[in-house]
Amino acid sequence: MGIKRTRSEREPAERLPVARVCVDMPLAHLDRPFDYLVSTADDEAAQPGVRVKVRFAGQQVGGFLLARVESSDHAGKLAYLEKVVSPERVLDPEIARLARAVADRYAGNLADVLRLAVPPRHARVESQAATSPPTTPEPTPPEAASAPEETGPDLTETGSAPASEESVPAEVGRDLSQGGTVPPEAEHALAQAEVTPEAESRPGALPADGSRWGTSGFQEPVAGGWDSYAAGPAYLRALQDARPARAVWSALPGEDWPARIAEAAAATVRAGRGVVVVVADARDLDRVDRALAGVLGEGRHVALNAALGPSERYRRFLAAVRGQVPVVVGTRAAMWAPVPDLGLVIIWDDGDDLHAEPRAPYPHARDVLLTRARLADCAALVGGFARTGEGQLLLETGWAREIAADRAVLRRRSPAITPTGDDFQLERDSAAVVARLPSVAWQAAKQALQAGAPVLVQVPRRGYLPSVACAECRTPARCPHCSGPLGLHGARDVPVCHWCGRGSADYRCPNCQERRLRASVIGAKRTAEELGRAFPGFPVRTSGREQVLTDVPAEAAVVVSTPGAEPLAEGGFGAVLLLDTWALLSRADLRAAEETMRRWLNAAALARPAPEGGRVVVVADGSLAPVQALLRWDPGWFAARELAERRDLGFPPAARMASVTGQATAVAELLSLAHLPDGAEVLGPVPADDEQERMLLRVTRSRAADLAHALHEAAGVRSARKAALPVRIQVDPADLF
DNA sequence: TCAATCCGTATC
DNA sequence: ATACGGATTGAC
Repeated sequence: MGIKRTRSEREPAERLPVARVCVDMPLAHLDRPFDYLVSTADDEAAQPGVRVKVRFAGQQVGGFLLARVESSDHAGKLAYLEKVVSPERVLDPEIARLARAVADRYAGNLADVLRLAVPPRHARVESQAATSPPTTPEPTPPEAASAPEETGPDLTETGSAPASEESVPAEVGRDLSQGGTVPPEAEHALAQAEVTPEAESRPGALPADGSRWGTSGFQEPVAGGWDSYAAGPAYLRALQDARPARAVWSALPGEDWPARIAEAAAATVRAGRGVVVVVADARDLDRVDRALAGVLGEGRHVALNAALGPSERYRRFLAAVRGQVPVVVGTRAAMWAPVPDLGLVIIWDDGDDLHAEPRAPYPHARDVLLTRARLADCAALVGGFARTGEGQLLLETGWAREIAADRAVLRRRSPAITPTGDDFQLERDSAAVVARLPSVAWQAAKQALQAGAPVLVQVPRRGYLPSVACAECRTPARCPHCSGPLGLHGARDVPVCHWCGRGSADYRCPNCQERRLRASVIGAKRTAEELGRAFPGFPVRTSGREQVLTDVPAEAAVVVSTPGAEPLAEGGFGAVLLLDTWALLSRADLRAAEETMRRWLNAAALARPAPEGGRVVVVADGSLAPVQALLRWDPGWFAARELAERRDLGFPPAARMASVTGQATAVAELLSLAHLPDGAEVLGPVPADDEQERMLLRVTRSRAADLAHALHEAAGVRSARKAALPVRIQVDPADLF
């Protein structure tokens, strides 16, 4: 009764009649594959990775076909796939595995991750760009050995493959009974202490000095600019030999890092393998894009940018997923880009907060790429002028090796860097006083300008969190119980912890015993006019959020910039001034010091080397650790120190933390449902925005997967109950203040 | 004893 | 959201 005649004629496909589907339904308790029958009509198109429509709980919903299998464990009747949206296999098997691992790590749903990983379909583009690459058609590169036609190992020929296990596709779901390919407790790369075979650094074989300059035309094709680094040539050799070499790279000041990235990519492509490069913003992307074009030639890479329209974005994505380009570079979302036979992942400036995805489950590009490298057993390169605590951990666990220059090379390439306190009251020159510039800074700038060189002035952005620091030594005040940051919530007398909510009435600075606290300064933006008055006759330009300068000519000019918006100067800046540093250093954020260091190094790296007159002046006390690290240009030392401190305090990445945010009752419900791993610390609650509250959870790194699993399970119970109040779960939240 | 209705739960 | 199953209720 009630059978629709049109449907009744469908018959299941002869071979692998069952499709395992991830339905686009981001509810925690539905985070598993569902099985559907494939009709004979859909048999050919229904390949792993295609978009499908299915009937799910009476509704028509989208989904991705994860795998074709012989039979289902489902006890009830299977429905048919409603239709295959398009035969385009937009979900690469490698990405499907990655997405599952990322969802697990971040206590999120596969459906949510796939929304991030696969761009929306654009039907018109699909038919237009039938087979040609996006730019110049050059389908068969001369050197690249990898076959571009097929990206995945499985089910290329569902219908015609011999009846053997060979044709059984990779299992992508988390169905444990099926022995999924992703171990459910797979820990993130950062936790793995395992040392993989990688580039042997043979110091004896390396040029001991900077002789590269004289031999540029005749040097080995491999090393390029990498021979300035002790392990550089060995690393490139490893890439060219398709070995899974993993490195944390501290770039030299003034380094043309996009060129180095392009060289690393080219070496990998020469080995016949693909490369994914992720940078923080559009400007960095442009630079790498150009460098890659120069090294690889036309049509060998695509740039994925958030600013692209949906059709162009999909067009370029299609080129990648179809295996037409071996190299993809882009901002955050490019971390999901499929390339044939991945050989290398690169992230530049991994401390930039733009690398943190703001949509659930809030994955970080560095972690996604490192997970990707682990799953694909390929090479990885984490590069920057600065080094994060996470980067340092990769080195200390032996998961990655360091690529850094010898001190001698560093000395030749570094600008002269000097600290200066607030000494401007001693200065008699009224111009310096007007600009509130310490005299050393003013003089450095003046000299550079008179020599016809541009000067960069970095000033912090406004708007940091109201928190407190020691009134005497300005050490940020931390909670004696949990080491969270103290703040003053309205009531001015008792500082309260931002994490555990406990008041610390009898707080004493651990550094100097001082009892008094002061509010951390809100970074007030120095106006360009002020500086203009200090340097009459020289043009003053600004670069900031609203309007970002890309580059400036090698002419005398003052460039005022907020961190991250600094333009490149042709030939380098004659002087770089780092101002208002207290606002950065005394921020409450866990990463305040690291972030300050990163901003300083990124700006200082734009100065000319000292032999060419380049100077950097940082307006801060020379005894502070970040200042010390800057003076010596030693991001490694600083990161090691930072990581050690975080170990002591129980902060990420030394420990794993998660936050649970929502209305108090909802948060309490979730936590009551969660079977937290042994030894889990529960901190809070603390008030959050919108009448909500936030709890923090902390476990050792070895329990990290258990914590994520427990939170996801608990969220599953809530969503099965149709709990109305939403709760946000963040693993390693970006804003751990 | 049976049908109409309600409620909880799974969603293939 | 919707669809289904089991429990519940009320009328014969």
